[in-house]
Amino acid sequence: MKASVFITDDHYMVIEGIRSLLQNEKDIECVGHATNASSCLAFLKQQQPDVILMDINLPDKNGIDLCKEVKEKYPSIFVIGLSTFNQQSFIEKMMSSGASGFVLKNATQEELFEAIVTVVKGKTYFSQEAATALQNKGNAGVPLLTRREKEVLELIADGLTNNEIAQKIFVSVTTVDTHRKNLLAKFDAKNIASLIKKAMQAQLI
Amino acid sequence: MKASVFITDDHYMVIEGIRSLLQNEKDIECVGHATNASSCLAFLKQQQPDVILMDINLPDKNGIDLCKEVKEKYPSIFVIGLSTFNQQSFIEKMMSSGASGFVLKNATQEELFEAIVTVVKGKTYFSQEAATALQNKGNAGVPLLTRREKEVLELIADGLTNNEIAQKIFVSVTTVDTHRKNLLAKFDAKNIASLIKKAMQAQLI
DNA sequence: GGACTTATCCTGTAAAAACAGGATATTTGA
DNA sequence: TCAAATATCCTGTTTTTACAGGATAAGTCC
Repeated sequence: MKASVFITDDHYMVIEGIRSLLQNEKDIECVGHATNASSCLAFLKQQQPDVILMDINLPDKNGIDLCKEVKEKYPSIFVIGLSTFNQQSFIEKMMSSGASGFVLKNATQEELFEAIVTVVKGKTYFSQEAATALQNKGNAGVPLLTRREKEVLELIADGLTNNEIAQKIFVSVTTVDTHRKNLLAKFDAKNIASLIKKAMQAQLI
Repeated sequence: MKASVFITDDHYMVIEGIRSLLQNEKDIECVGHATNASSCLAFLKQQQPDVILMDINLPDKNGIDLCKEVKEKYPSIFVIGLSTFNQQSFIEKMMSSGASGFVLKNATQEELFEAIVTVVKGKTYFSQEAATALQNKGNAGVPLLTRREKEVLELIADGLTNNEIAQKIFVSVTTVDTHRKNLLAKFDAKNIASLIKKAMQAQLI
């Protein structure tokens, strides 16, 4: 039985590349593609493929949220995450949103094929580099921030002083200072400059 | 006469996508591809295509430097920049390195074809979105930094204080402070937090 | 040669952040 | 339900930055 595959990626060249890579595989059939989340969801109302190859960066919604939504509405569809970056934070989020696999965009034809046939069997697949990224967890574990800390972090990055932040979110300056203190500790950052750098590298801003 | 095209991009899917998009064009022929700068240069020693489609992000060297090198050694080759991001700083740097055009990865088949036939005539081509990005110069012009300023900027981002930076680069603290002052002014940043954010967004760190 | 840019250095004041070392109320989860 | 996590608030001191307003030497470009 042929596995039907739907592609969601905002880059036309990538869609075309995947189609081209898969067209010689007799067990796989591309049934369509979308360049954004909403047209992906629109397609699913009409027809449900076996597998969706889903980019993490989409213009209207990020792949993680879209993946969650798809799995809620159509639990039988297998989602494979697709990304340029092999950041373990992305991969983890995608997997915890219900994805069945993860493939980097520099994957080979074999890896892509392998990923699809693996997930339709109900198994999990990681491309070579995604797997190693997951193993290197220890080195750069992205800290878990509370809602408030994230809010403060963003305001700091926007250039607001503690005083301004305090006024904006209706708390005392000392509270803001405590959040700031905790952020520095969580990121193991010496000061705000390195905090912002690390937070941006972790895609938290 | 057929235009020969060489593709340099670190993502196999993108290479395959471009090949697929161009294979029906009878005036264009893909003569090869490379996933990094060094194998691109190695190919050029053997054979010179009319056009190189060149990604800005390569594993061993950035596309801007590679473009410069290619144009120095083979001035007759036309280079078209290729990128996911339509940041005018990238586009400008690529063009000043001798590129003849710029195309975003979400370009359509028509745009890509148009780009190639335009540059082989010696003209310049910008894809729709790249052109608008260039026009929106006013809003977020990435400032030009001197070598020293860039050095100081990176040390600030690494969390060093003025004092530590001064010791590291063998200048007075006041000098570092002046550089810092100039960086804040150039980026129109209120403080270091927003400076680092803006600098990272401009890919300067 | 002269204008411009760059890198260097200076003094001083005010503001902000870093750091130490707390406390209390409210959620949240096992 | 009870411990842990979270969010809130406090007083200080020390360090670091921000801001103002300069100057000089060396290199670069026309």
